[in-house]
Amino acid sequence: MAYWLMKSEPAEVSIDDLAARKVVPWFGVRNYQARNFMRDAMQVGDLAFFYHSSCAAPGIAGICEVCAPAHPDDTQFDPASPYFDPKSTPDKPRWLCVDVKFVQKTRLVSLTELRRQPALDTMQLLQRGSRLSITPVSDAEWQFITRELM
DNA sequence: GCCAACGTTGGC
DNA sequence: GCCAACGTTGGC
Repeated sequence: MAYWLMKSEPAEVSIDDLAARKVVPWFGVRNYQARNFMRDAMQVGDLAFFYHSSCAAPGIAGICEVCAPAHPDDTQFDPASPYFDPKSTPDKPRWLCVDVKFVQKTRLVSLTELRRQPALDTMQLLQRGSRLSITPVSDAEWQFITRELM
């Protein structure tokens, strides 16, 4: 079992949206590293911090669980979607997504608060220039955040 | 809106 | 395969 951090713009899918919908496909990832995490490393049952990005109050807003393995991301085939990829075809899909289900909403653990913790110095999210939308979280980082900051 | 950092594209 | 130009991310 592994831990992850997954960024979502709350204007698109917030933790409240996930709570209401219960399960959502993690559509819209258009970065190969993040895609490969979903395809090669994520397992059903893995837990992830649900992170609000590109918003007024960036930070961890809840916890979700991977509930379906990687499958083609439908939005790549939809010309009306901002995630449309004309170079991808249904028989050879380029972009994949896992499904995640709601586990719980937490208090908002802000990015500045995360940065303040020496215990989280090596967390991938907090590294200089880091902008991957899916990053691994170590056991120690997960335990620290859930026990000390939530 | 700015801009640093990083990723992708495409000509050569 | 190199690398300049361009695009994107995402915090501020």
